[in-house]
This record gives sequence, structure tokens and C-alpha cells, in this order.
Amino acid sequence: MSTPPVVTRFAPSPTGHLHIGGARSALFCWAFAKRHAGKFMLRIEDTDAARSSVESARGIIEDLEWLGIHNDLGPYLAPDGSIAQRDWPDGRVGTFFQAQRVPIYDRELERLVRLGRAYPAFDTPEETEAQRAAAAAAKQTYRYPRPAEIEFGVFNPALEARWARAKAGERHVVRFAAPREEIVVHDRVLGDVRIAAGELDDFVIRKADGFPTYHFAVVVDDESMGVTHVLRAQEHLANTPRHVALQRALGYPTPVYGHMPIICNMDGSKMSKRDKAKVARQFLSDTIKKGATTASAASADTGVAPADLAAFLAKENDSNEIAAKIASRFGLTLPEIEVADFRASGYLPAAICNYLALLGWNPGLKTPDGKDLEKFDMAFLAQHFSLERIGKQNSKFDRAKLLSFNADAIAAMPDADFRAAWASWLGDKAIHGDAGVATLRPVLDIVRDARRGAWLVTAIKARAKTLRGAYDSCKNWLVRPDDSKSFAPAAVEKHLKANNGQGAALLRAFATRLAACDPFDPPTIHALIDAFVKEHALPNPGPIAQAVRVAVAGEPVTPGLGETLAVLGKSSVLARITRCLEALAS
RNA sequence: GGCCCCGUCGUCUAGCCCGGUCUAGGACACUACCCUUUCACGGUAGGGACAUGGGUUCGAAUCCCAUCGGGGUCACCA
Repeated sequence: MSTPPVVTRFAPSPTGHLHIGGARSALFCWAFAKRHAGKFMLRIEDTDAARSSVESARGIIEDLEWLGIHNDLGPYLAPDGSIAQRDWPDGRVGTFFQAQRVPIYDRELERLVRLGRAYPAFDTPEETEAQRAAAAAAKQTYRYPRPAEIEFGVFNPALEARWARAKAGERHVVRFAAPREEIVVHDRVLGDVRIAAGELDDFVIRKADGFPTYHFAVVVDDESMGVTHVLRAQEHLANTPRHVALQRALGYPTPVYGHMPIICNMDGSKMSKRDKAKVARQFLSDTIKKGATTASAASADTGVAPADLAAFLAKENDSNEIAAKIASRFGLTLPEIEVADFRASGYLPAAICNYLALLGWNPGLKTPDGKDLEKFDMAFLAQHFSLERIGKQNSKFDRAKLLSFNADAIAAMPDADFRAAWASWLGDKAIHGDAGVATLRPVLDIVRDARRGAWLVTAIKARAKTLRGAYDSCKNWLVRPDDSKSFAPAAVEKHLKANNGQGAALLRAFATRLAACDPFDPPTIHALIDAFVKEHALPNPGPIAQAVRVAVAGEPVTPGLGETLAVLGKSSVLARITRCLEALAS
């Protein structure tokens, strides 16, 4: 007998950008499918009509593509920018957007009703809410009380009457008649998880707006789309018994489950999209408390309506937009939570995937020199991923380690690849707008320039930890006006004025040599420096190198001088040195 | 609070299933020194963990129990 092909799925709800935790779920599902020569599916869970949007779905699809997590089934971005999809050869799915699958859910739901396993309920939200509150006040666990007239597993006259009322259009929800039996989930990561009989209550499977709830849609779709393995975060573990109960009632097989640990902040709380709002809110209320601004001034500064800002401060919403506006107005850095955040910060997809793979999973292999194997690519993951090696405990997201992985990934890149990645990052930034937009364009132009770009890349790549870092480390001296008179005072003191102006004197002498330097390229400039050092019997190149740095960049920190000066070009370098000497004299 | 999951350096983890090879290994971070034209890289060294208490055993990080601690979840969100 042949084992059925493995089909995993990632099923986000399109209510925002792809969360980093979601990215890891997708990565593991992808890797597992690849490892078993199966298929990885993307499904869009947009049954929350109010919060879902196609733009979000598109964004999530883009983020997955960018990460290099490609799906075999489900929606993808066509070359013309539209959302296309790949179905099974027999076209059994039709659409992977749940909101468009309502007839399928309705059909299965009616089947459940006629089986006596689901029933319409006509309570208003207020009524159930009041009951819940009363139970909470009495310190009791609230479970929806099944009406006495409902007989488990029997489509009796009372149920038939309810069904008729529902069909006639009376406002209602449909609830599942949960079994009163122990449910055991055989989890491939956690082992058997037992839920005692009576723990499940009659939860809602179809909302008053006619859309299925998550539980129902998931169960129906996993079956109808051919999903064999469900790998998701542990936050879903508590839902699994409901899903198993539903599958049994519907006569479906139960897929293999594996619940992976949750990704947390360094403080141990679950990493959440709200964290950005939290940071911004905290910052703004502190600033107001200190008297540095007022709510109305902040509202005017950020362009957020006073009422919206007040609601935000009162924790009535966690709008990422408002958080972003506050951050940009006050120069506050928000934590990266979503894939798009990390992308904007200049992280490489390969480094993100590598780091993510290590969060809750480990290959358990050693490198030839006996160290733990930690650096690997997607192909390795696709070959070695296994459920057995997924850990059970939650892990904290350590940005310092991600940063280190990213720096290593950049260092390992061929210059040409780095240059392309950097140019594309700069281009994205220039298009989407950024605080440093004024310097973005010129830097991008230099990166694209054949000779200067190549020199810049050699100068920058080795010391860059992120693409943003690469940009930050050169934008100031690169776009510095040749007639700028701003020089870091302490550096001027130390490298130009000290020892009776030794630095300035050396600089003056060196400028003459530079003027005669030809070709003006890194090796020639390096040779020039070496010769200059020997000639002046300097103990090391420090005195002249630092003097040049201050004169040319205005500060004592730049990449290697050969590349730095070459990129700038002879006339610019000479003009800056002249300007610096003038400034010194006055 | 009910239910569920988890508990090895600050963090991610190897080791645990199949007790001895563990005076517990690696990575990131940190500290010191070296290298060095600044920054970064690189090199060397260092501090740093089996949550606690009981068992079982000749022997426990590894098996069992309890306690404590952390997390998740309790919607007509997913």
C-alpha cells in the first residue's frame, strides 16, 4: 500500500501583515511537505468579514514569496500582479479564500443538523454575554447550556422546528452539539493530550452573519482540500479537541497534528502585533506625563485625529498606523514584529529563515569541527526537517542573534549579490518613503554606478550587519557637500590640532600627493598612503589616515580609506581637504 | 480562576526516549587580551545552566512523584 502524499497548509487570516511567528509556522509546514515530497498549501481564512482585506492577503502572499517559502497549492502572485491560484489537477478546491466557500460550509453544516449534531440557537449576543458575566462573577466556568429539547444525535421535532425558523430567516447562530466524552489528541510534538469529558461546550460553528467560525471552516477545508498534516503554534492546542470532535461528527479522518512552541518576546510574553502599539503608547503617555508635549499637540504633529489618538492612548485600539505615525514623529524605533518590519530594517530572507528554523527546531547535527550545526539554507531544511526534533518549550525571539546571523549571511554573499540586494532595498525605501529619503537617491545612484558602486560595496559589505546598516554607515560622508564646514570637534582636536597641528600639516602634505594620484583607485591610493607613511617615518598610518577621515567625512569613522576616497572621487576629496584646512585656519 | 502545555548558561539549544563516556557541549550576547589606519571583522581566554524537594538505582540532567515557576487558552477573532 502506498502512503498518501503529505499535504501541509499555512492558513493565515488576512487582517494585517505576516507576523514573524506566522512566518515560522509557514516555514515549518513548507519544510515538512518538502521533506516528504508532499505539497504545501496556502489558504486564506477571511471569514471575519469586518477585519479581512484582499490587500492584507496580497501582502502576506508577497511576504511569503520574499522569504522564499513558495506554495504548491493556493493563491500566488501572477506576473501581472493579480492573485492567481494553483489547485489540484481535478480542481477539487475551487477557491482557497474561505469567504467564497460558504455554500460548502452550509452543505456540511446542514448535514450536521440533520444528524442531530448541530442546532440553531436564537440567543442574542447580549444574552449570552450576560450569562458569561454572571458565571464569571460567581467564579464559575461558563459553558453554553444545551437546550433540554435538543437530543444528542437525533434530528427530533424540536430541532426540526428550530431549523425551520432559521431557514425562514430568523437571526441565529448554529452551535455544535459537542460529545460528552474524553478526547485524546495524538500530537506528534507534544504526545497525547487528553481533554476530559464535558470540557467542550456547544461552541458556535456558524455566525449570525452566515459565515462559519474558524473551527468549522478549518475542519471542513482541511478535509475538502486534502490536508494530511496540521502543524501550527501551540496557541491552537486548546482548539484541537473541538476540531477532532467536529471531524468525528462529520465522518472525516483526523489529520496528523503537531503543535509547535510559541515565539515570545524577551520578557516572556507572546510576541504580538500589539507590541508595536504598546511601545508607542507607553512612549507617548510618558512624554505627555513629563510635560514634553500634550495630547492635542501630539495629535496635530502626527496627523492623527484627537479622538483616535485618545482612543489609542486609552488602549481602546492597537492601531499599527497610529503607532507608526507616533514613531516617525518622535524618532522612536518600534520593535520589528512582522516580516515587513524585518525587511524594512534590512534583514535578508535567508538569514530570517535560518534563524526562524532554529526557534523551536534543531537539526541535532554537528559541524566537522564538533560544533552544533546552525547555519543552513532552505535546501538543507527541505532535506532534514523533522517533527521529532521540534522542541516543546516556548522560545524567546533574540534580535541580537538574528542580527549576527544576518551579518554572517551578508559577509558570505558574493559582492554582486550583495550589491543587487542592497540596491533593491534602497529602491524599495526610496519608493515607499523614509525619513532619510534625501540621501537615499544619491546613495542608490552610486551603488548602481559601475566603478564607484563596486568600490562602495567592497568597502561596506564586510562591516554591514543589515542593509540598513550598510546605508547608515555611508550615507553621511557619501552625500556630504564638498563645502561642508561641519567637523566633529573632538575629532578635529585629536587628529588635526593635537601635537602642534601635526595632523593638519600631514594632511596638507598628503593633499599634494593625492592631487597627483593617478589612477584614483583603491590600490593606488593604498600604495600612496604606505609610501607617505614611510616617507614621514610614521609609526603607523594612524596619524594621516585619521586626519584624512576627519577632513573628508567630518568624522573619524569610515570604511577603508582606499575605497572611501576612490568612491568620492579626486576632485571631491581635494575640495573637502581644502575646505577643512581653511576651516582650521580661521 | 478552570482546562492544557512547558521548565539545561542572560537567550537559542545539544544531551533526555535507550540512566554511567557530562568535572554538561555549541551558538548569540557579555568581559579581557591580541590583531589593527578608524569602525567592523578575525584570534585567544574567561564568567555563566541541569527550577526545588522527595523517591527508584551501585549510579540521574536523563526514570517516577510532589512543589514552585513560566506560558497558552477560555468570543457570533482566527
